[in-house]
Amino acid sequence: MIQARILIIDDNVAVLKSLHLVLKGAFSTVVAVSDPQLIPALIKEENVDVVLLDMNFGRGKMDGKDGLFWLDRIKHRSGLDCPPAVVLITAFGDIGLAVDSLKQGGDDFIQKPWDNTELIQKITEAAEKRRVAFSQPKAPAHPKEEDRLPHPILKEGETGKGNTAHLSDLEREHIRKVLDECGGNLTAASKKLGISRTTLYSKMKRYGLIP
Amino acid sequence: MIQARILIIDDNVAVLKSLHLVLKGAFSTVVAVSDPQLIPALIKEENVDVVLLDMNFGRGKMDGKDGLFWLDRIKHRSGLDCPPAVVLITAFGDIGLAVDSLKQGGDDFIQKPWDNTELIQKITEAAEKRRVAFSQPKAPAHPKEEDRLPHPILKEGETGKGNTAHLSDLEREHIRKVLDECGGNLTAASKKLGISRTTLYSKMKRYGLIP
DNA sequence: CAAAAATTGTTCAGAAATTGAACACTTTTT
DNA sequence: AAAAAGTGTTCAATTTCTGAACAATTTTTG
Repeated sequence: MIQARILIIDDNVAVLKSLHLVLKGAFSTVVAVSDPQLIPALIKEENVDVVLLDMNFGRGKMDGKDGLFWLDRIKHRSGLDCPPAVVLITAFGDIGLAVDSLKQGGDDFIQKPWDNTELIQKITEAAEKRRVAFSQPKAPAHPKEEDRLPHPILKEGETGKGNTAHLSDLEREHIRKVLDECGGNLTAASKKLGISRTTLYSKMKRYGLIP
Repeated sequence: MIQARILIIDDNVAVLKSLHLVLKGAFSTVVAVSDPQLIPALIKEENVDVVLLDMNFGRGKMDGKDGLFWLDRIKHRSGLDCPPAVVLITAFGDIGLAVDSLKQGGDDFIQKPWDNTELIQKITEAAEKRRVAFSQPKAPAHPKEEDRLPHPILKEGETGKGNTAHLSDLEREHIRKVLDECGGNLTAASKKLGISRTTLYSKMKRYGLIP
């Protein structure tokens, strides 16, 4: 059991629960919250070592802006002398997003579906890094106040869908990204994607990407 | 013309020339070398601002170890007080490689095929970052608004126009990754990918992934 | 503003890819 | 050593991809 205080932020309750289950077996204090708005208060009051932060919150937006926003809040606008380490987690392999995250102060980056061993290792490293950076002695004395997992709307039937790395998922995400890059220009996007415009169109229909 | 000394390292001469052609139009000094062994001597003698470093040297190896090796040489074992900024460049979106690169001191990460505007911008940023970090006298003089460092957050319409990977490239890379994860087990890999084993097999043939 | 150029939404038929099933082997587990 | 799982391959039905075409927008440009 590693002495560290972890805060998990993910609006998908199934994923949140899954992450919590994994981490509470490895770290002394693990708090899981689905509402990122609570981040500032929590890190101010709980001396969090590591925040595990999902990059994509609701509304179907998958561009990671939310994650970068909250990363900035934690790292640069928290008012803390020792802001927590932040490990970001996201569903699809957007390399630009990963690079931007780290350049803006993120400490590590994990993709779904995650490997539990790797997850624990990366969070441990992040906690250690923070301790070294701020020369903290050892575990913060705070008594255990653990398992404050608020189960707002927990549906057992919902399995963690985030663990799918199907080719079609990758395809859909990439198409969505390229469409965005092209400002919605199908002709340009199809060229970038290396497929015909007709095919792009039918894929968009299939994936529900028609605006 | 931006005052900065750029060193390009790429063993693919065609790519090297292409990069050189693009950058020499934007930076005052651009040196292109195909042999990474020359890196230590060059950065010692030439006061290089930015090294643009390919991650994959020869031998068909695509794991980026060479890039990380030379990154370490430049950043931690050069004996310089002010090591150059390092921008890494690689063929396909291995997010783990990108993350490792930045965690080990890389300043930015670019994928092929690159977008020239983005390339120049990122190298400019890296040069700027190095100047700021080491308080060098040479004031960069900011010729244009476009060359300024972007605001950390909320750079709205700017993020990555260069992520132009064809769908088939993405597919091939993902298949390769999943195959690796599955230890070469086609049946398992096909399930993870969400395609039939037959299809996976034919794709492997098409992409030259048959071991 | 209006002409020119580009893009869109759609259809069509041929080419190409995907699929599950089947089968004889080979490899791995138990 | 038997049982289970995986491999390489083929086959025919189904689905998807493709370039071409075309009228109706929308965007660019002079």
